[in-house]
Amino acid sequence: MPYDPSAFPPFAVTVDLVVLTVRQHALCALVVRRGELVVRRGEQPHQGRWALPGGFVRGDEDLSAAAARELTEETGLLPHDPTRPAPPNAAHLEQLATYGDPKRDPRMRVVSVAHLALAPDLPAPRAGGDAHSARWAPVESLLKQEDAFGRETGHGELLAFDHARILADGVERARSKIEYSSLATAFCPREFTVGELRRVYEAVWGVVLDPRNFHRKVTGTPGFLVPTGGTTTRQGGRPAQLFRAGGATLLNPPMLRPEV
Amino acid sequence: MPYDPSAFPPFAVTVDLVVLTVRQHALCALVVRRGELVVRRGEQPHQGRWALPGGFVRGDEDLSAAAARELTEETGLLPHDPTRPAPPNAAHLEQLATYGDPKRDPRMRVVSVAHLALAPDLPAPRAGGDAHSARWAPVESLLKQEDAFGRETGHGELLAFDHARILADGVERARSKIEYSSLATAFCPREFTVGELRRVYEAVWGVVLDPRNFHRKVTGTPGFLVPTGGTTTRQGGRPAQLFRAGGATLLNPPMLRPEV
DNA sequence: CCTTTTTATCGTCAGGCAGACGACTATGAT
DNA sequence: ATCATAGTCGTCTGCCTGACGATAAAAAGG
Repeated sequence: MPYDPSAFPPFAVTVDLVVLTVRQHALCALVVRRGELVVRRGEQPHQGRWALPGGFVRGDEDLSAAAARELTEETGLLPHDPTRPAPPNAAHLEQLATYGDPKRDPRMRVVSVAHLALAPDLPAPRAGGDAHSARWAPVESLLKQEDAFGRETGHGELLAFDHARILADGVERARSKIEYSSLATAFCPREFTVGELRRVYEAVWGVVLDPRNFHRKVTGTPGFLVPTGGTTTRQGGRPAQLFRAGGATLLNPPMLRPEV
Repeated sequence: MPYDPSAFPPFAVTVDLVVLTVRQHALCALVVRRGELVVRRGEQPHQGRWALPGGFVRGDEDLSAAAARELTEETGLLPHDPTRPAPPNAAHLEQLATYGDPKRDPRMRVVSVAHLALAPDLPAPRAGGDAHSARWAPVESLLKQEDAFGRETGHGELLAFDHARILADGVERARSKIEYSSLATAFCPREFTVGELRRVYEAVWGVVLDPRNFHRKVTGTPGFLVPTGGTTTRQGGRPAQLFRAGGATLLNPPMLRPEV
């Protein structure tokens, strides 16, 4: 096919972010309120609804750069190259999937490249860009509002556009990836205890794990955890050893998620 | 941000396909020769190079529909919903990842949503669309031409654009997915033997597996294989039982890929 | 100060599964 | 008839996991 600008339709390309963290034993996602200002002019669909943070990819910007920029704008977090020492505000960032249903945005043809970010618990979400407010919401309450057929079941606020689907895909990715990789440490601060890591698994999977078997598994997997020497008692009870994430990224054999 | 068509740059969106099959004990990918016609007009980059099949997404077309259309145009294969009985020319099709480096196409800003297709061995590739010729090439020879830093090492033809990277990602996805899913059956015809399935694993992973342990594993995993009652001797030696793919999609516990 | 509660950590034991490998079976080829 | 080739069934051993007892070290409550 010869090069002809009229031979293909123009698209807008955006990045949307599924930013997950664990707060108070619950897996939470960052959601922002869709701009109220323009709502009054009636130009913005899904007015006042909660949505995943995101925005347009700039003309000279790679997709991962756009996702990193949005992440920093919304949270102050920096994406983290796992091969180098982690900065204080490190988060894991990876591409998730791309959503391009012709009707997903009523205004125009938009293709959204969704990314998944995993972050430790943060002080408070910071609104940025065109988001007027932002908050952490438990994914359970965000997702239980649709049944298996995508119909609303009326339990509360529904995410805008196809963001519920994107969030569900991101959560499923996180749930499966912590099985066979050391990614669960991305939810922890730089130094953490075995118990804190276990509570991450419990929150993400929504299960209860045996502390003794979990301790044996994670401390026995080479390269997963590196002891820092320190201890802490911030969880109450007997002081626990502090660890840092080791260099290993793939867990073999994997952590086993308990059966339903 | 109010709706303003000038507020975002226009992109072209394409789908590229990593179509994999197993032929003669080797994992092969479908590659097409980039249109020779326009080469003479000098408008086409990467003239005469081999590339992954693909094309523009149409204005009213979903991404998966565009990928399915390209797949059918190039191979005659039909994408296959695993919940329904397989048509004769069934192939597995899933989204792989999206590539949007601003410089990946020198002509313009193109974002490509790559898809992965797995197909049984076919008679002969059929050229379609703007591809003047097509062939199956062993992925080993397509990929060994770049070292770890993406530099050419001069062993032969190099794929156009960033297609070597896309192919490598697709191959890695296939290699890991046959571990924990029944996807390896997508490389087999509708009826196949345990030995044929084992040769799929051996070709995709590039290893040799113990026939006895493999047989025990796949026949002992509920829902993986369903015996059809027939037998075949097309591989020589003792006749082997014929099976069809069962309903199970996730293998638990997974097939274990031998260590390097 | 002593007891209770909480969390962390070490040990033991039985069952399941995978790797190594022996043995036997049923075809076609020579 | 013998051989080569592939398929199928068993056995054994070691490793890992799940279940769960026991001990350790702190905070909280009396």
